[in-house]
Amino acid sequence: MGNATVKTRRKPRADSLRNRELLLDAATRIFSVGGPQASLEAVARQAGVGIGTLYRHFPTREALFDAVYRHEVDHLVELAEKLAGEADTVEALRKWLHANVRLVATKKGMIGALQLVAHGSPDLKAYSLERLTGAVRLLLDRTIAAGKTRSDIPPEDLLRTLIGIFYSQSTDDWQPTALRLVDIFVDGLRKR
Amino acid sequence: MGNATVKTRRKPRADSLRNRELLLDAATRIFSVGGPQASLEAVARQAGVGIGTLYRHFPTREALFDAVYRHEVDHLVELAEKLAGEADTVEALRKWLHANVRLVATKKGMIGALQLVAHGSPDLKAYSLERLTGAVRLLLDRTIAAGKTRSDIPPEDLLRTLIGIFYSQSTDDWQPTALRLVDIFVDGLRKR
DNA sequence: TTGATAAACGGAGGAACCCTCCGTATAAAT
DNA sequence: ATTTATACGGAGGGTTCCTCCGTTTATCAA
Repeated sequence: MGNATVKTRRKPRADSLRNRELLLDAATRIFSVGGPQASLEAVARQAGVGIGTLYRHFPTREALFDAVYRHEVDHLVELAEKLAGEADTVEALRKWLHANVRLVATKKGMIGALQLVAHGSPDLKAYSLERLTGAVRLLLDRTIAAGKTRSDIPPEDLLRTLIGIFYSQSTDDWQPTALRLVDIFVDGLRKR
Repeated sequence: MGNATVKTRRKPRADSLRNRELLLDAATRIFSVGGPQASLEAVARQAGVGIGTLYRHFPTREALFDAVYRHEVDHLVELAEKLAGEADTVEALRKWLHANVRLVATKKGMIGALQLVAHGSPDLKAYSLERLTGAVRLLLDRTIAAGKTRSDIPPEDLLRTLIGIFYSQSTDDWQPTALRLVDIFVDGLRKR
C-alpha cells in the first residue's frame, strides 16, 4: 500500500529542496544580527533567490522563524549526540552547555526571538523543550552512569537553570558571566 | 541673574506646545493597540499633524516612546495624589493598584513596551521606578499611619510584587487573575 | 498696531519593505 | 523527446520610514 494519500505524488524537485536550505541558512544569519523583525527581502537576497520563492516556502514571517528555530534546536541535539561519544562525560556536558551560551551570545537577535517564542506558538515551545531535554538527558545520564555526578537532578531542571541564566543576564557583556555560572553549576553537580 | 543661557530666548510657541500634547495623546492610543513598533505616520494622522511635525518633536521612535511612557507614569502619580485625599486609606491603595492593572490591560502594547524599557534606557527605568515608588509610598504611609496595615513592607517591595504579577501572567485573559492577586495581596497587608 | 523674523508647520519625495500575482523556466514522469 | 506538475523570479501596488524645504504663523520690538 505504501502511501495513503489520494494520488501518487511526484518526488519533490531538487531545486526546491536546495532553495529551502539556502533560505534557512540565510535567515539564520539575518535574524542573528537583525532580530526577528529583520527584512525578509534581505533574507531572500542573502540566499540568492527571489522574494517570491521565500514566500512560497514560508508563507509568513512566523513560519520562517519557526523553521529557523527548529533548525537551531536540531543542531544542538546533533551536537549532543556527537559529544556523547567523548570519554570525559562531565566535560562533554560542560561543552554542550557552553555551546548553548555561545549560540545565544553570537546570535543576539535570538534573545528577542526567544521572547517571541515564549509568547508564541505552543507547538514550537513544546518541540524545543522536548528535544533539548532529550539532549541534556543524553549527556547527563552518562555522567551519572559513570558515577561522576549526583543523580537527583532531572534534565528538565538543568535546562530550566540554563534558561534562567540566559534571562537573568540582560546586559551587553553577559557572556563571560553566563559561562562562569554554567561552570559553577556543573561543578556543583560533581560528586566529590 | 535669572537665565544663564547666552541670549534671552523667545517664549515657546503655543502651537508647538499644543501639538506636542496632541502627539503624545495620539501615540498613547496608537501604541496601546499596535505595540511599540506601530506606524509613526499613523500617530501623526491620529494627532492631526504632519509627519514632519512628529519628527521635529520626537526625532526617533525611541524618543517618542520614552515621552509616552513618562507621561503615563506621571498620570499614575497624579492619580495617587488624588487618591491620597480619600478617607478609606486601604481602599485608596487598592484602587491605585487596580488602576495599574487596568492600564496595562487596556494598553496591551505596553507589555511588549515594558520589555523594551527593561532593556532600554537606564534613565527611563530609573525615572519610572523612582516616581512610582514615591506614589506607592504616598498611599502606603497613610494606611500605616492609620494603623490599618502592617508596617514592615517597603514601597519598593510592593511595587516589585506588582510588576511580578504583570510578568507572570502572560495569557490573554490575565486581567481578572491579576486583580484577584492584587486583592489578596492587599488583604495580606491588612492588620486584623 | 504693525512689521520683522525666528520658529514651527505640512507634506512631497526617494528609499526600503511587505506581500501577491503570474508569465517563464525546469525537473520529474512517461 | 515530450508532457506537465512545480517551482522560480521579480514587477507592481501599497505602506512606512525619514529628510528636506517652501510656506505659514506666533512672538517680539518699534
